Amino acid sequence: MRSEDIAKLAGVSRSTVSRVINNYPNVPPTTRDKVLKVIEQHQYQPNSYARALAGKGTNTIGLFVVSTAEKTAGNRIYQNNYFAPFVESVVDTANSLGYYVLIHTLYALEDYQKVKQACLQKRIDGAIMVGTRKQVEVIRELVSLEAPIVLIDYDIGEIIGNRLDRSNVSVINSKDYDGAVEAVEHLITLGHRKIGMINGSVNTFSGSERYKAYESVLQSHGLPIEPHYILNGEFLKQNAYHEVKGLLASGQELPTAFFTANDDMAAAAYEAFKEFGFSIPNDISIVGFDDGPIATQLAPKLTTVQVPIYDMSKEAVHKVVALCEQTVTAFSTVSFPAPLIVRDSCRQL
Amino acid sequence: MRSEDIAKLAGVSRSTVSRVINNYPNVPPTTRDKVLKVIEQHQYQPNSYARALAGKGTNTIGLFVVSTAEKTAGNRIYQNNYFAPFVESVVDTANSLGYYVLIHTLYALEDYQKVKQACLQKRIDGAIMVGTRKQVEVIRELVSLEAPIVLIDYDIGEIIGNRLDRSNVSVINSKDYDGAVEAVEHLITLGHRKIGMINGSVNTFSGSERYKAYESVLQSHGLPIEPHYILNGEFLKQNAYHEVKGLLASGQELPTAFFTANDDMAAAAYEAFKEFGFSIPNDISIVGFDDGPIATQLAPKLTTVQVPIYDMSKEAVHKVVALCEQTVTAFSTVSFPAPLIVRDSCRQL
DNA sequence: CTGAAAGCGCTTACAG
DNA sequence: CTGAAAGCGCTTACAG
Repeated sequence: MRSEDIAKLAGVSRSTVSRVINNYPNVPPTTRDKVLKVIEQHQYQPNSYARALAGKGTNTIGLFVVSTAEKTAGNRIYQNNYFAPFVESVVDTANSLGYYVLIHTLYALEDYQKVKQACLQKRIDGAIMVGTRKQVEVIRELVSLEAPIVLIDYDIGEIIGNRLDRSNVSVINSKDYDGAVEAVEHLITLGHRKIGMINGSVNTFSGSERYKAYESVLQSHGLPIEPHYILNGEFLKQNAYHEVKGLLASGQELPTAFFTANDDMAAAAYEAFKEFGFSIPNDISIVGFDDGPIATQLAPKLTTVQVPIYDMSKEAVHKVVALCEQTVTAFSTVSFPAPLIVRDSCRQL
Repeated sequence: MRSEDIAKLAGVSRSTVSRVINNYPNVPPTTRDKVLKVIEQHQYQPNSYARALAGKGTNTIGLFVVSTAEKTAGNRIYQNNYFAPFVESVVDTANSLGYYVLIHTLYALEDYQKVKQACLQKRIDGAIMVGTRKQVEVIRELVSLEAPIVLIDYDIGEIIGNRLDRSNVSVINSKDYDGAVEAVEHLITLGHRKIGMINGSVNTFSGSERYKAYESVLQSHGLPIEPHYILNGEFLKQNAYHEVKGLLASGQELPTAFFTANDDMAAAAYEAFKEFGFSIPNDISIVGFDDGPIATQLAPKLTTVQVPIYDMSKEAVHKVVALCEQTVTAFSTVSFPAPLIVRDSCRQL
């Protein structure tokens, strides 16, 4: 069923059919109704490709999620609990705005070509990227495509410093630095002096912010930064688990608390410590980051910094759509607060 | 940059450019290389819409995930831990096969129109649907569209009984009945006689299979089915939590074990029982279903039936793609085994 | 208010 | 081996 067929059945021309579909004002109600009826009857839907080709947008945005893990490994992106709410929220918001979403997972550096490809092939009107590593060159290339692109969790300083603050880009972050400061201060307030950290990926914006905050709070309190207190988890559960196990097995002196760069690694730490016979928070205090569903599923419930994923992803969608529809035509950036949620995983010393 | 431009730069016609792009055999290597070089230089990518319009497929499949929850509620689909691995796995598999995936979440009955729309608008070559409720009419309508469609978790009997086993459809399931039988038998072997169930959605295929198996095993062992032992969780954590709390508060006699229709509800049961001062598995044994990441995160680790989500979603993608590319042209169905994974949440009475 | 026609950027018989 | 041309199904000035 093509518009031509509808036109014939309704006794009008394709032009008129197109006009009613696109809600042009210059169609008298009777004509409109006549056409609409035929469309309804035959469940006609205009071919999206033809529309796109003829100049209408595609009404689809791309969602590119950068994996923290290798593709080959069993540990894929879904191991990051932020993946699900993120995707879900982006899809919902986009759908409610009349947009479809094309989703892609990025593992290796060369996968960024996929983003470029999707833009160049005009499959999408704009893109949202989450979890990008510090890779200005890649970003520069993408930005130069002129397609609307919103980056979630990316260093604004780097964007601006490299003159990448073009009118087709937007950056959405959470205030991870502040949240991390609050978390570590909380531990100090509870009397902790020996505070370790299970690190995320420092080549990630949020990862480095979280670490910098940790470092800075310790320093500002005159507390030493013990290298063996800093575990390299790379945001991955397995890594965190093995690192904690390793520390435990080494017999080295332990900190009394750990600030963990995400909830997943906190969960892994729970596991490792429990297997070692430690009880939380009696023998070790733990603070997470993300406040994903797992935070309240853990026993004891995890004290953690809340990243407002829903707000962020919603904002991201609204932003790309605005950019696509030319409602917004300037570089913009938003940073959402990331408050500490105190629960039961830390004790007063 | 259009194929015309490439053609000019390479000193050939659009036809030839198209031939090299589509890997036609009748292009001599020298011509091919010449064209390829220009394409490379200019990072040319053929407009996907024009290609699609001209007869090539769109190379994108639709992934429609039916939510267990209402859209308005805070409890959205991502609360189901199967969402993430599912989406992730479908996306990965599709991508590796050169397909893009359009993702959509379905909340209400009218959202099924979206599936139809996407097909009718030719946005997708085929669709995968997960979590569909028992709704033959909807399925019938979708199937009649002639677009390739693979249903995950749907009653094959219903499909066949309604002559919906058309050549454009395929059904992928896991053997939930067998898995559930194994789970309940395991409890009985451990000496349990008073076995409750936290039910999923019975209007879902897997939900009803899991329940039927429970019922049938109890009956076959001559054990009574106590109505107040059967809690209505609808696959949702909150519901399960409240149901358990309610049972606990009612002061009624408790079963010694619960078979739970998914891991999420098992986690909720853990929470409710723990808050009541119960210890697992000492005071109550619990078996889950899914074997999602949460199963091993819970303490004690959850004994649960494993649903091979990866295998299922991979198979689903391969199937739609085969259907799209006409490699397969007959109704087909696959059921994956769902074995019981024994861990630490059940005790010998 | 409405139709004929050009154009969007490809692919693919067809002819040579 | 290769080009000219028709066609895919729309939209949108343009003319009336």
